[in-house]
Parts: sequence; structure tokens; C-alpha cells
Amino acid sequence: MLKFALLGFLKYGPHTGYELKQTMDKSTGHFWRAKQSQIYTTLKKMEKDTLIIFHAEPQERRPDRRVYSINQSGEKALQDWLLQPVTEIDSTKQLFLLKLFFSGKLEKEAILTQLRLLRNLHEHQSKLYKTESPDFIDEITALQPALKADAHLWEATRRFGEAFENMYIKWLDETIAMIDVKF
Amino acid sequence: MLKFALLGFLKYGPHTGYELKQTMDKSTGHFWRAKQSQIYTTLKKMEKDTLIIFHAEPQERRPDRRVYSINQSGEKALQDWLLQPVTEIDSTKQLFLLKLFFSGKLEKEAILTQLRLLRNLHEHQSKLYKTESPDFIDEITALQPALKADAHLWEATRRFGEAFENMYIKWLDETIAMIDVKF
DNA sequence: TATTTATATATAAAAAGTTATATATAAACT
DNA sequence: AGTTTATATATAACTTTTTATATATAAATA
Repeated sequence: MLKFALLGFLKYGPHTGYELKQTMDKSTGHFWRAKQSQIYTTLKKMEKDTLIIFHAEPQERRPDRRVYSINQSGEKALQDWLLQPVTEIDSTKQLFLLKLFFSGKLEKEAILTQLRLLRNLHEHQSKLYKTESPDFIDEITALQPALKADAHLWEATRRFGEAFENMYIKWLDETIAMIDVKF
Repeated sequence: MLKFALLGFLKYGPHTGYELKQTMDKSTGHFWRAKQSQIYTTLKKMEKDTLIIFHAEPQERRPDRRVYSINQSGEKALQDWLLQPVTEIDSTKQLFLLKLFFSGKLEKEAILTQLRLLRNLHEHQSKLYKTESPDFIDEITALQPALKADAHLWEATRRFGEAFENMYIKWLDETIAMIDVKF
């Protein structure tokens, strides 16, 4: 699936592997990220499959910079994927829930400690979402009117993150309260 | 991480690979599942690493039933993992958000179609959570008082699923409304 | 001045997860 | 009577992802 993320970014313009990593971390990082090594190997494979091309910029005493661009068959693959009807809910692996599920034999305080640690982490994440520039849609629309729809959808994914964190913190608070009472 | 899920289930008693698959699908299936092939290969590896043992029950005209049990080093590995302080938020890959993020150039109706398809799926999932036996905690506590704490934590994971689905549907409705107005 | 961070490439090895396949019986359904 | 589902085992091949490592410069920070 990383393939489609990379095609998506390349649709906006040519990028090197390094740039794709930076861009991805900053934009889709909350719901889709990849290690640098995976990005490089996936780009290689995509180039072999002729979804993208690259031109090499020679550098002194370093490997060439490989600037990748999407081509027609890449654009088609991206479009097909975007239009392919959604048939399944994303299966999300929640490692923390797995841990909690098997924590029945731990001491009450040990369970509460884990829940409180996670609460701090989500509190922090929640603040990050809330401080992300709230008027960037207007800014982008002013500078690049062609990206107006894109900006609205990017903002929708940010709102998802915000809603997710709010839900998570509420659930943690309720679970902490439940354990306080029942354990 | 599947290793810890399997250790967790084996802590409750011996299971075959087949039984582990069934039990996992029914209990942690919403936030952690695995293919049968992965379960079998992981059990093999865990046995080699002496976290679990098995005794073979011969069967006629079939491979032996391998009934796996957790041993002391498996119990220690599980306990260490449960008590290891949580330091990170689960990184959840949301394929749908990725798709939406890159959908800015699609027609309005194409985006709305995808959002509505996903809404149906989440509506269905939400109902599943709500119809899961609400008084199973009392039932388990009556039959097996030793599992009281476990049952409360299992119920907490169910509540998470319910809260997640509610949040998701609300976000989908807001996003559909936003697109209706802004696109 | 020394260390760290950012820029920039890339590969090797291992772990985790998916898809496909093979075998076989019994019970339930059409 | 024929098909599907549930029970039960398991491997092969492949894809995806993570972890670790190697190289090298320039700029910023301590």
C-alpha cells in the first residue's frame, strides 16, 4: 500500500526518496508512515514495474540524487486505486488493547500505571493536532487555488486524528475510573 | 507481537493452533487477528524458543493434534511484556485516510460514494459491538469468579471498539456534510 | 573545538504478515 | 445426492515492514 502513498505524493511533483520521507512524516504521518529503507526499496520496485521514472543528478563524492516522477501508468494505478470501491473497514492492530486484554492478573496499580502512561502520550498527541495551523486551508487556497479541494481533505484527516485522540482519552478516563471502582 | 497474544491465550490453558485461531477471532478479533498460517508458524518458532511446549495427540489418518501449553519461561516473557511501561502510541495505519488524502482531484460524487460506502460498513460494525452480550461480565463472574478482573478488561476493549465506531461515523457524517458544502 | 543535526544515498538481514495450496473426515444444509 | 461448512493439520512462496548498518558533507549548536 505504501506504493499508493508514494504515487500520491509524486502526483504533486517530482521527489527524491529523502524528500518523500520528510513529506510523508509531516503530512500523512499520523495515519501512514514508512521507514526510509522501505521507501527506497519500494521506489526501486516501482521503477522496475514502470510506474515511475527517475533522472539522476550527479553529486560529488556521493551517490547520484534520484529524482522520481510519476508516469502515465503510475497515474492510472493511482486513479484506479482511488476509485476502487471501499469494501472493508481498516483492520487496526491496537497493541495496547492486546496488552490490557491479558492484564487481568496484574495488580490494580500496575494496570492503572499503564493506563496513565498512555493517557499522557495521548494528551500530548491531542495537543499536537489542536495546534496544527487551523487556517492553512485559506492560506493554501489563496496561494494555490488548484489545491483547495486537496486542502479540505487534508484538514479532514487532521480532524480525524483530533477526534480519535479525544475518543481515546475519554475511553482511558472511563477505564481508569472503572478499575478504580471495580478492582 | 502475535507471540504475546498467543502466550496470553495459552496462559488460560492448553490450545491447539486451530483453537487459538477460533478464540482469537472471537475475542481480540476487533483489534488483533492473525491468519491461520501465521499462527502455526509462530507456534513452531515459540516452541523452538522454548516459550511453549506441546504434546501430540495421535489421530487416525491425520497429522497429530498438537496441544500447546505455556511454560515458565513463556509466563515470564508474557509478564515482562505486560509490565513493560508503555512509551508509545500505537501507530495505526488508516488506509482509508490515505485514500481520502489523495482524492482532491476526484469528482465530488466519487468522494462522497466512498465515504458513504465506508459509513455503511462502520454502521454495521457499530451494531455488532452493541449487540455483544452486555451482561457477560456477571455471567463469567458467577461461573468463574477468578476471571472477574479479566472480564472487566475484556469489556473495556469492547467499549473501545464501540467508542471508535461512534467516533468514526460522526467523523464520516461531518466530512460528508463538509464536502456537500465546500465542493 | 567538538558534537549533534540535517542532508542524502543505499543495502542486508530478519521479522511479520498474506495468499495460495494440500490433505482428510464428519456433519449440516440444499 | 451433492455441496458447503466445520474440524484439523501444515507448508511454500511472496509481500511488507522493521532493524541495523555504512558512507559523507555542511551547518548549527554546545
